[in-house]
Amino acid sequence: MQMQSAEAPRSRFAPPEERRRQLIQATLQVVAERGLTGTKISDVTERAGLSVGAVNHHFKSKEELLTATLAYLAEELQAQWYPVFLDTGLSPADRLGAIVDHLYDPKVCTPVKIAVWFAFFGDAHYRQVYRDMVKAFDHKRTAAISRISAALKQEGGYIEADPEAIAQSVESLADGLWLALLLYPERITREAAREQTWALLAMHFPRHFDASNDESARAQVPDQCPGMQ
Amino acid sequence: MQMQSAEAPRSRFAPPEERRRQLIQATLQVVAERGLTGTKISDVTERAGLSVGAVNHHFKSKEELLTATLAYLAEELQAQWYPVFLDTGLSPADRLGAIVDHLYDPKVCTPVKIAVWFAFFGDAHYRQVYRDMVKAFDHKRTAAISRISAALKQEGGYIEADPEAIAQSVESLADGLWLALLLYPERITREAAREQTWALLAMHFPRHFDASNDESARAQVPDQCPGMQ
Amino acid sequence: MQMQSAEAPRSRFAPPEERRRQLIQATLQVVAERGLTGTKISDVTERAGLSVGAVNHHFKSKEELLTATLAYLAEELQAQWYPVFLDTGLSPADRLGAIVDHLYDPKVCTPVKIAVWFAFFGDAHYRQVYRDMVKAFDHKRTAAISRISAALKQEGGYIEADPEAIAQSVESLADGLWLALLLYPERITREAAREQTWALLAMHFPRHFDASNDESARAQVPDQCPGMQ
Amino acid sequence: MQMQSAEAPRSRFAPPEERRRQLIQATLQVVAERGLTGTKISDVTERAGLSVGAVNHHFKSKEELLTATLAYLAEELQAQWYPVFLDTGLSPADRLGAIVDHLYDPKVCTPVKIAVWFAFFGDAHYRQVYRDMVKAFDHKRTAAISRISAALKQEGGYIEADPEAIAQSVESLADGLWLALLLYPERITREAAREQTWALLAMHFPRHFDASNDESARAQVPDQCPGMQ
DNA sequence: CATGAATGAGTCTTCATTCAT
DNA sequence: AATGAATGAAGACTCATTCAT
Repeated sequence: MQMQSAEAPRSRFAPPEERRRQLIQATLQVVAERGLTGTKISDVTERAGLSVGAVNHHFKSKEELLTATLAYLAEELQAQWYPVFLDTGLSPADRLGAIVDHLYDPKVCTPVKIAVWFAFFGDAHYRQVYRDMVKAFDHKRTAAISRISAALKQEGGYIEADPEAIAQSVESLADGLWLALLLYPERITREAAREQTWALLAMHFPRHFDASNDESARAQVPDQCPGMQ
Repeated sequence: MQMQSAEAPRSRFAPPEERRRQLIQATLQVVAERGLTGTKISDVTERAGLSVGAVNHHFKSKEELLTATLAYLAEELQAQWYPVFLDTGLSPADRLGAIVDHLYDPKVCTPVKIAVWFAFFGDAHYRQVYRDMVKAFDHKRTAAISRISAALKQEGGYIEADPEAIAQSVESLADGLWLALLLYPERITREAAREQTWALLAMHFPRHFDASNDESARAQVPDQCPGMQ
Repeated sequence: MQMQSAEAPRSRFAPPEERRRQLIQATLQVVAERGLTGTKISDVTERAGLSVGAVNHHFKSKEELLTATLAYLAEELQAQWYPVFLDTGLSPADRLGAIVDHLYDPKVCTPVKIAVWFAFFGDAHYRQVYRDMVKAFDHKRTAAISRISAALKQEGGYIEADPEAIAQSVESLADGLWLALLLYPERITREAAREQTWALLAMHFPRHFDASNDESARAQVPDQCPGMQ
Repeated sequence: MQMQSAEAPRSRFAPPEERRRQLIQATLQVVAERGLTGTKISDVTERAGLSVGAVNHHFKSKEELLTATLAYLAEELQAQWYPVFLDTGLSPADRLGAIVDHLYDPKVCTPVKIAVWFAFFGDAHYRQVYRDMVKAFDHKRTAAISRISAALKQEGGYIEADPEAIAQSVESLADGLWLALLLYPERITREAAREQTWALLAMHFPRHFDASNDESARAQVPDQCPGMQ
């Protein structure tokens, strides 16, 4: 009411981007706990330490906040593996292994983020939003895996499987394991999920991936691979 | 006044179970279209050709209707594969193949039902309801697959993989493929998903499952299989 | 469904009056517990062991059931004291004492009935219904007490008080004590309330009513009472 | 669009207490007219010139609004007489007279407020709420009257009555007269009720209270009264 | 007469959005 | 830019009443 100017500069005037970030982070937490349905604007702003007006200030609506949150997740995930794919210094097998590893990176594969992903996938509306959103770089990841698979196959992959199908399998297995991490967190760990995905790679590309799955074995792609089975 | 869905002609005194069934069927449709959030009692009753009061008459609340719907799905799915598991006339490989096939049976693997499953899984509350619900038979399916895998392994399965992990992989791959059917229905068919799951079986148990995946290959299994348990 | 006729004659075909009585009794119980607001038709019929349809069968509506219940209470209460008032064999003082005693008769002065009375008095609508209902024999009781008071006064009552005011006081004190019995049942008993009312009579008519209030003192009144017109 | 009750001009940011007061005042009016049952949130907010959301904004629910209204009445009533009781400048008789007078003060003894009191007393739920609410100061008033009665009795009160019983009688008579004011407003006035209560005091304490009841007689009490406590 | 499934108008409550400060 | 009181549309739930059996 008075002497406001005499106060220390508060975070009250943080840059807009900072506020958006704050709100998205709070949204992730709340959606994970309460689901899309149960998430109220007031829950989010309370968690972010802001006023209810903040959401409509920095986003046009709740819908936009949620869409921005979904975009944040999608971009973060893509940022994880896309650089790897572009890294020409790596062998195809290394790239494939790295992409898979990134799916289980502690940064993106957290209980909260998995919960939010499935919250969006469980909602018909945001499923469509997601489809539209990834239309641009759409299937890049699948294409990347498929491309690499083709390369590896030439170098001696598993029998008949076609690269497309292999990419689909790897991704779907990963999706299914994320769901398992969400539904039964006490019965499977992130690391175990990663290993199961590597096992699939090992079956498809026994010459490039070691079936033992252990961390040290990553990208330890034996070129002397004698053939097994 | 209301368009009496294309159901059997309703009589004023249909048995209670019939009404519940009607409402659950309508709920499946509406939830698939609108999501859990977007599903209004009035949507459901309108679709079922009943009055809004009907839901609170036959279920105590919307929450109970949704829980009953989830239970319906869970029971229907279990009814698909559990008899197969108990069928001692089948070889272990036949059983495993049949269980996988049932996951893609046109009766349970429909766009609507998949959408509803993920609607529930995407909601923190119903995830817990689901956990409590399946606590009893909980891991029956996983255990069943695991048990059969062990039997097959003795008969000459894939190297290092342990039965538990195989079961987990098969199920998670199937879950992930269901999600793919939901997210990208134009890029994968139910049949393709089934074949990919069979391909995983074939990699784990090359002696029992033919990698070619075709229908005719089903149950192409050694008949010397002694019976397991 | 069959052989109904072969059954023993059930109360199913009880006379209408019996059903009405059953329902009114049940209403008293339920209203006392739940209040007018909280009383549902289904509560009443359940308590009466009848079906929900019964109310609309024997009463036109819930409103009518409640009005009938109020009428029942009013008639029952009047039936308590009116005969006494007409009993010419009693002295005025005896009559007055008897009327007061009847207000505390265990038949009418029960926790349930007091609760129901105040439920009706607390409701603007039923207050009016009550006024209309008693319009006929309206102030009979007050008039009776007033009349008797006048007679006693002639015989040597308390100083200035006019009979009307005395009647009003006695009745209001009784009403207030009923309320005390309702609000603070642990702090006052029916008998104590009766004695307090007698104490008021004793103050107004010391020659006719013994201040000691004990039961034996009832009607310990001058027998020279000439008859009071 | 709505007729802004004849209150002070509202500003968008009235202090919260002001809004609560507005709503409670409106509730008193509506409950008096329609009863507890018949009172709709929309009735109250309309009368207060506010939106329907206002109730749930300033009170958590209708239940809380009603409880706050009951608390308002209880506090207002207590505020009437408690200062008198504490006023050591007054003689015991003056205090007793003043307390009784305050029960009939035009501020608290209005048709609306009496109706609301009995609406609450007629409801089983709010009876309990009231009991819990007044548990703290609970019997202060009764105790106060009782205490004063004892003091007066020492100075020469009426025969046998014990102070407790006198206090109970005075209060119950007042309660009963309030009910009479509610049920038969055309047959008794607030002033007449006050006089009848004074008459009771005069019978119990003839030396301190004048039976003539007139206003001028108030506090016509021995000044030799030393002060008690 | 008796039943209780079915109905749907009536209310309470929630909560995204607005906007004066 | 930030706030949060106020709004009111939307929707779940209640329950008196109806009526086919």
